[in-house]
Amino acid sequence: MESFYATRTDEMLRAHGLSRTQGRIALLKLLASQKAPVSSAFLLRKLGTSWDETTLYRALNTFVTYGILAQFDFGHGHAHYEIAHDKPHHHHAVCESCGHIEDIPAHDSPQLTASALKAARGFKRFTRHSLEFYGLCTKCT
Amino acid sequence: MESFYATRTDEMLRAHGLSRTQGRIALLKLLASQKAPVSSAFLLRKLGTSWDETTLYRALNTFVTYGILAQFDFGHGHAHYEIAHDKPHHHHAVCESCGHIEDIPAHDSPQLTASALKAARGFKRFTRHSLEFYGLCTKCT
DNA sequence: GTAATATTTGCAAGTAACTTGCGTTTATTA
DNA sequence: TAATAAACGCAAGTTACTTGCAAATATTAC
Ligand SMILES: [Mn+2]
Ligand SMILES: [Mn+2]
Ligand SMILES: [Zn+2]
Ligand SMILES: [Zn+2]
Repeated sequence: MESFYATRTDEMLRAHGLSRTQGRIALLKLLASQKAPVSSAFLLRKLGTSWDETTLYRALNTFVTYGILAQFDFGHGHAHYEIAHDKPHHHHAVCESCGHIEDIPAHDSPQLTASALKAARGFKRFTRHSLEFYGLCTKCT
Repeated sequence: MESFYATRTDEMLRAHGLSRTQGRIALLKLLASQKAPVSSAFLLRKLGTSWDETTLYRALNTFVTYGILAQFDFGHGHAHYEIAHDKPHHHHAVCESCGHIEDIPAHDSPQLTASALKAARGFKRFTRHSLEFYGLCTKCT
């Protein structure tokens, strides 16, 4: 019987008609096991030296395009990625000293977007938003 | 009598003991006249060809370090900058088609940060947050 | 105002994070 | 199982930004 991650990752690829290669499946499994967004350098380290950097970037970009992954920028000079497929909307906390990142379940009231929309003259609706909190984590305080 | 921008920009530099060079003053005046964050390419274009790219980046970095400027990333592959000195906290709306950026006066309740902090296990306080709304502007709809 | 000192600037070279081209391999479809 | 389409791996390229260092400019001390 297949593992939880195996079936889920398989489904992510199948849902968009993407080839289910060994590499892509391993990458999605690794991403699915993370608690917060990770960098391409982290992924490359975990996947092992056999992995090619270009292939990784190409897979990540494809997955972002199809909405399987979400991509974030926390001002570290490189992107972070996390599974978006079937994951509820949420925000992030980022430590400005050690770079530690934590998921925060979304506590948005619909008012948050509504009142922003009222204030934004040139916009009639928003499709998404991103909210990041910065500070020092307990280890770095 | 000096203009509004001239005295304000002068004060920004003076407050941090930074040299008030012609270039820096021109840069801050230009930034002070913008309604939303702008890219380094935009600044370079507006300042004219006489300006050196390295000097611009160095000035921008210095100003960000001292809190005179705030730096943002909207996923365009380059940073955006705006005056932070004496400017109240606010958020941004970004058009995913044309890149148009708009300031949104902050409508945060203190609860926004409070409830995020409660949910973030590894953090005792946040020093700042950034909230961006993405969608299509009225021109692009 | 002028000289001494500290800061900033401009140019050339360098770096990090990606991207592109193209021939080979692997997966999907018939 | 063969034909077709997609993904991979390597080398080379691009972009946004950084660093080193000598020359120019600004600040401070007299
Ligand atoms: Mn997350
Ligand atoms: Mn702004
Ligand atoms: Zn930390
Ligand atoms: Zn637009």
